[in-house]
Amino acid sequence: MKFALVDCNNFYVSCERVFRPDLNGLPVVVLSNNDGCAVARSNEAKALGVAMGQPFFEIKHLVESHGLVALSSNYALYGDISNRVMSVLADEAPQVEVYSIDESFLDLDNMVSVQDLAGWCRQLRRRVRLWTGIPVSIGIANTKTLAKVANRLAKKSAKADGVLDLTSRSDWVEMALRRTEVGDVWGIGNRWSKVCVGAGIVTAFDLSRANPGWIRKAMGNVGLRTVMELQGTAVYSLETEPADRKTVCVSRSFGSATASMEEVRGAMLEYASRAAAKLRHDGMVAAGLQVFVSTDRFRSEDPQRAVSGSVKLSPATADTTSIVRAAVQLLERLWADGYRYRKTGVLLIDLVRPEDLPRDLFPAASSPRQARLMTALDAANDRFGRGALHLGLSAPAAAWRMRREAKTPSWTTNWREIPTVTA
DNA sequence: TCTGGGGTCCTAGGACCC
DNA sequence: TCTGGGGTCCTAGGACCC
Repeated sequence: MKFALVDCNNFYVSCERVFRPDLNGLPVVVLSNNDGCAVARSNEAKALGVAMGQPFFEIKHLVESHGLVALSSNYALYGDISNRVMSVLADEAPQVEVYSIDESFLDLDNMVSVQDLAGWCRQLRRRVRLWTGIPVSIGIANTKTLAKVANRLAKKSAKADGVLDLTSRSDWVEMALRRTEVGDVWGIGNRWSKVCVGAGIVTAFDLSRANPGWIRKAMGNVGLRTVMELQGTAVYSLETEPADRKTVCVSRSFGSATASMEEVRGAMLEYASRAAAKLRHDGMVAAGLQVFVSTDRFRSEDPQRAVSGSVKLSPATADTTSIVRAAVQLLERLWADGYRYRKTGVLLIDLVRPEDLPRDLFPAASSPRQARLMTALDAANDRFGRGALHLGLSAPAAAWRMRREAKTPSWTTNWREIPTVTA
C-alpha cells in the first residue's frame, strides 16, 4: 500500500487570505463561534505563541502589541473552498478519501505510470495552489499513520518543498519517527501522550518499539493498531465511500447566558429545525432524539446545572415539525428555573434510511402533504439562504445569538457579497 | 466580560436471559 | 466458609479526531 496525505496549511487562515491578500505575512487567527477560541493560526501567529484552541481573551493584547488580526469564522467560505480543493484532487488522483474539511488521503498504488511520486505530488501541490489559492503539504508512506507523520515533517521542513516521501529511502521512516514526539502521532491524544511519556515513551520511534502487552493494557486495541501502522503494517485502508452518518448534532453556546425559558426554547427551535434539515439532506430518518442544556461551566461562582434526556421518535422521522415538537417538549421537561443557561443542543440518534425500516410495522413517517411541505422548505432555504423560511416563534434579536464581530463576507456563496475588482 | 462544534469508536458495567 | 457459568443487549463515559 502507498498513501499520500494532502493537508491544507493553516486552512481557515489560508481561505481568508485568498480574498484578503493584504493578510499575507501578518499574524492571523480565525476564532470559533462567539469569537471564543483561536481555531486556526497563521505561521506568524504560531510564532507569537498562540496555541490551538486558546481563548481569545488571553491573546487579545496581541492585537494592539503585535498587529494580530482576529477574524470570526466564516464556514460558508471554508466549506466552499474545501470543495474546490477536493475536486482538484479528485481530478488528478484515481482514488480519494476526503477525511476532513482540509485533508484527503490519496491511493498511490494504482499509479504505476508515475515514476517519481514526490515529483508528481509537487506538481499536484502547485496545481491546487494555482487553481484554488490554497497551499497544501503532502506526506507519502506505506500506512495512513505514517503518511500523517510524513505530512507533519513536510510542513516543517523548508527544503522538502511541501512534499515528503518516506517510501523512497529505507532509513527515512526511522529517522522521521525519531523526529516526531509521541503526542504528535495520529491517534495519540493528550491523555495517552502523558501516559506514554510517563512510561519513558517519548518519540514515535519509542512507541513503534513499545511492548505490545503494555500498549494493549494502556490504550487497548486502538493503541495497538496505531503501533502496527507505525511499524509499517497498514491497518486502515482508503475509505472512498462515505459511511452513513450515525448521529446529527446541532448545539451552540449562547452569546450571553439567559435564565429565560422562552429564549432557550427559541434557540432549541432553531437547532432542532437545522438538525432535521441536515437529516433530510442525508436522506435519513431518526428513531430517537436527545436534548441537553447546561449553565456556563467557567463561571464556577454561579449555580451549575447540566442535564440531558432522550425520547424515542416513533415512527422514525425527518419531519421538522415532529422533531421540533419532541425537542421542545423534552427541553421543557428538563427545565429548572433559577439558573443562567449558556448552552443547549439536540442530538438525533438511531438514524436509519427509511427504505431499511420494517415495512408494515409502522405507519408512514409523515403524510405526503407534510413531506411535500418539507421539500418546499428545503428548496427555499437552499435557494434563499438558511432561515429564509422557518417555523414561527423564532426570535431574531435574542441574546443567545452568537457573537461574530469580525466575519469576512461570504465571498463565494452569496451574490450580494461577491468581491468586485477595480482596475 | 471573555473559554467552539460535530463527529467516531471502544470499553466497562449493569440488566436480563437460560 | 460458602453463594454457576455463559451469553446478549444497552448505556454511559472516556478516549480520540478535525
